[in-house]
Amino acid sequence: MARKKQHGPTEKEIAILSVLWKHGACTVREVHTWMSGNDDTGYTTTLKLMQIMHEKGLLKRDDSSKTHVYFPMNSEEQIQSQVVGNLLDRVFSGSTEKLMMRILSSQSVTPEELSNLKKMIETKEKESQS
Amino acid sequence: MARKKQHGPTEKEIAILSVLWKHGACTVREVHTWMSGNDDTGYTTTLKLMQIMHEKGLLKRDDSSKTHVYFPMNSEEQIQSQVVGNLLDRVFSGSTEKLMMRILSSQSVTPEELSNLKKMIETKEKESQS
DNA sequence: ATTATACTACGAAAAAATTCGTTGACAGAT
DNA sequence: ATCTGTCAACGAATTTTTTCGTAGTATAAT
Repeated sequence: MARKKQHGPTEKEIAILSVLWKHGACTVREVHTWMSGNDDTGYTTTLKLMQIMHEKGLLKRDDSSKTHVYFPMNSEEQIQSQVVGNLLDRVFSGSTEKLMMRILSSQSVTPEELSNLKKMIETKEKESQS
Repeated sequence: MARKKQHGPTEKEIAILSVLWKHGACTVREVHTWMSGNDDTGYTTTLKLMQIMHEKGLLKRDDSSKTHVYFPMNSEEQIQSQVVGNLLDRVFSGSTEKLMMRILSSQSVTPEELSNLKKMIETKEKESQS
């Protein structure tokens, strides 16, 4: 049942999407500024990437004024789901359980997060009973 | 506190590691055969990748006989943790909870998996109390 | 010993992703 | 009207990842 390989966003593309998710629609300058510090790529690099992402349909843009404003075509949720799905297939041979166990055992999780998570699970369990 | 970007294994490298995790130490021919079907790369491509992975220290190999036998340097757990950690930083701004919630809401999880997961969480909760 | 087969090594090409220099256009200030 | 700063566009270079052709060597079969 091998799922078709869908080439998700690249590394840098995700970095840009993250900025847009966090700050909403932005100009290239804004995105580039938000990324400075983590990242030392030049302005034109960011510009080029965003243009390519626009061509690919990853970003929409408003170019009614000279300074264009970009925003994501798909929601954060959609992209996150897609990326997680890829990871699942590629690294955990499709097993959601293995993935979740790995997260719990290797990443730090606060008691509060554990509690929220348990609630979420209980909710899902009730859902599936009906 | 930006974590240093550690370039994890590439896409193809993970594909090879997956085969080795699943089937144990393998020759290039074996890896290539296991991958056929999903993948239509030539034998020498697989060979080259595995040689590079060996140079990088991703794989060890036994070349005492003519046909070399390769196996992963690091455990499946280590690599999985590393890859998940990257994902966490890049796509979920470091929030384990967000990641877990996304998995639960977007991937299909069986009742049994839910139940196991709950047990795991309860175990962790007890651990953190002591 | 010749042939057939299976493998490694090597180098280079091709493809994909990232980077940036340069240009021309526009807008506001002097 | 000229100067100054900011921007998009474009093309090309660079880097990283993936691919494969070719050659040489060992082993086993004829």
